[in-house]
Parts: sequence; C-alpha cells; structure tokens
Amino acid sequence: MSSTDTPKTSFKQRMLQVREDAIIHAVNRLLAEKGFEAMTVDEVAAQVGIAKASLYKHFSSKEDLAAAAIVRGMRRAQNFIGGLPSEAPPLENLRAVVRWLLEVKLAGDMPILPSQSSSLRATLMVNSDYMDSLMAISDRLEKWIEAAQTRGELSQRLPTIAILFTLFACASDPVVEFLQMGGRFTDEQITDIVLATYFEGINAR
Amino acid sequence: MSSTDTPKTSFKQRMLQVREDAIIHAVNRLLAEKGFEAMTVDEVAAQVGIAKASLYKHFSSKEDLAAAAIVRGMRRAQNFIGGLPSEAPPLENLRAVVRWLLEVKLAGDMPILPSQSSSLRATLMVNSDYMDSLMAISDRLEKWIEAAQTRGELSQRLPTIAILFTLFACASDPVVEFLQMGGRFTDEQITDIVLATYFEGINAR
DNA sequence: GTCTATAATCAGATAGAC
DNA sequence: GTCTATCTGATTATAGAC
Repeated sequence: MSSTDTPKTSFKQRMLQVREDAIIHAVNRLLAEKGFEAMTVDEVAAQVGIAKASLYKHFSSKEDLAAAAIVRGMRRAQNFIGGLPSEAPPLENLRAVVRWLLEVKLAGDMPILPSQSSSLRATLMVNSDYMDSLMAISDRLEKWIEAAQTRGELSQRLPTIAILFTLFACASDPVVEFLQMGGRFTDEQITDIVLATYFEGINAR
Repeated sequence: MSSTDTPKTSFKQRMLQVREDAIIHAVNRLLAEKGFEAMTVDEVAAQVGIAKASLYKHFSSKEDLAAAAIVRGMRRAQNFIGGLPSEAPPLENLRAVVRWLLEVKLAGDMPILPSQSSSLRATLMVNSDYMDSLMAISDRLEKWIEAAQTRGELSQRLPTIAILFTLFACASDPVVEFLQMGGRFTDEQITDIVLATYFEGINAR
C-alpha cells in the first residue's frame, strides 16, 4: 500500500514544485525587467501559461508572489557566499560577491529591490525567511569587511555599515543598465568597470 | 487703458505662476518621497489644496506633471553647474556637483528618475526642455571629466562615459537613504562618506 | 488545481455647472 | 479656472463549474 501510495503523492508534489518554480522564474524575470509596481499578475499568468486564478491557489497576493522570488534570490546569494573559502583573504571574497551580483544583474535575473515606500516592503519586513537570509548575509559580509579593514585592505575611514550598504546597493546600480543600453561594452567590461569604481573609486591612483 | 490693463493681466499671470509653482513643488516632494508610480494625482491635488480637475487645467497628464517637476530640477542643476568657476580645477567642480546633488537628495528634494521602463521615461525622451538640459549638463560634465583624466586626477582606465553615469547615478543612490534611515549619521557625514566612496572607492589608499 | 467569468477597487482623466 | 460628480480602463482578487 504505502509502496504504491508514497511515490504517487511524491510525484504530484514534484509536479507542484515544478509549477511553482516556473511561476517564480517568471516573476523573477518580470521583477528584474520592470519592477514590482509595473509588473501585473496578468503578465505573470500569461508568461507561465496558466490562468490568473490558478496563480492565487499558489500565492495569496501579488506581494507574496514577489516575496517568493526575492527570497529565492536571497537564498541563492546565501549559498554563493556560503561556498566561498573562509580561509581566503576577506577582500577577495567581497570582490567575488560583488562580481557575482553584477553577473546576476547583467543576466537580467536580479529582482528589483523595493528601494522606496511600497506594499512589498512591508510584506518583506515581516517575512522571516527574507529577514533571516538578510541577517545571515549581512553578518557574513560585515565580518569580512571588518577583517579587511583591520588588515588595512579596506578604508578604515569609512564606517563598516556604509561599506556594507554600498555592496548591497550594487544590486540596483543603474550604471549597469546605462552601460548595457549603449551596447558599447561587453558584460565582462561592464563588470570590471563597476568593480573598479566601487573598490578603487573614480579618482586616479 | 493699457496702463490699467497691463498690470491686471500681469497680476493674473503672476497668480497663475505662483499656483503652478505650488503644484510643481508638491509634485517634487512626492516624487522624491515615493516615486512616480506610487504618487497619485489625488495626493498632489490634496497637498496643493485644489481639486484634481483643476490640476488638469494646468497639466494634461500625470506624466506632464512629473516632467515639469523634473525639468525644473534639471534647470536648477544646470544653473548650479553654470555658476561654477570654469577656471577652477575640473576635479574640484565635479566634486562640487556631486556634493550639491547629495545635499538636494538629503533635503528630500530630489525627484526620482525613471530608472526602469515607465511611461514617464517615454514622455521625458520627447520633452525637448528635458533633453536640452540633459545634453547641456552632460557636455559640461564630460569636458571636466576628460580634462581631469588628462591631468591624471581621474582614472584613465575608466571610460569617460562610465564616470559620467556614475556621477548621475548618485541622484538615485540608495546608500544615502539607508544611512539616513539608521539615524546614526548627520547629513554632513553622509555626504562625506558617499563622496569618499565615489571618488576614493572603498579600498584603503 | 485549473479554468472562465466576474466582482471590487482604485486611479487617471473628463463633463458640465458656476 | 475651480469645483463636484462621473466616466473609463486597468488591475487585484474571487466565485463557481469541472
């Protein structure tokens, strides 16, 4: 009995998971492309190829929909950061994180963060998955920043928190889109340029 | 006749101008606070203290409303830049521009630029007042950037256009809001921190 | 769980009296 | 030009059959 039942429900759950993955993927692309306000639930449904009402069986609101995509993004960031060698120089790891963020962004996979007052912001603030990921990432990066400052590799005149925010801000840096729009630079060049402005600044050295 | 008529129409026009200034001021604050999509025409009307229908006698659409505020901002920037001493070192003038932008932003007077696909973007692109200001500002800044690069004060490894975009991007830099939100820094400290990250970078020197 | 059809709401824009 | 009242369309969300 259970030998036949268990695979059956497992299969169903797998299909459900696949469907939800497809939804989140579509949401992620739309968030990256036009942001939360401009994205409509109709678009999401159309892109996934299901009816809008079906979406609401999986997620109870537009905010939940977006939150799911953003939480997935945070988890990925957490995984990437967790996979970095803790014995490596902290500055190197920090550069790797920014490089990774820029690559995700250049690939059009970076969901827009709610920089201003938005219903999404409120939803995220009470989402413990989101907040946990955010805290975990912040802690890890902050330790590396402090270590790099102690070693004299990062500026000791800048507050640690300001450097942390600067790294986070790269997720929504409009310079990337600007440079991409012109079409005069490859993705690798854009990555190098933005990395250089963050770490070395625009002044000559 | 004309001696009594002229002041009369002039007075009316002045009142009209004052009213439109009040509208644009309200729009500017709302754009700075919540951005174009989140701002509603009802809010603007309420804040100015007139009926929504009256707004539409002055501006024919929400986009026009926002464009007027943004164009005023561009004009102000143009005036500020035009008032800088052309004999001063170019790097000094560029720093003054960024400092001014940050001060406007910290005062809550920086209307959010349409970084992503938006109906406002399209409106601005065909608004010759906006485009003219943008071109004038870009030209001026670009010349200073090139001059500073030639003098070896700004990095010669970075494309001029990338530096220009970086300066523009400070208008929508979320780090400013983040640092402001925490309440641990004064406006002057925030200005200094952000200026330092832009020009000197986060690396130690 | 998925669909079609529809409710409910909200925001941009307008009509028409004054 | 300003107002009140209204229209129109878009968008989030749900009802109910299958």
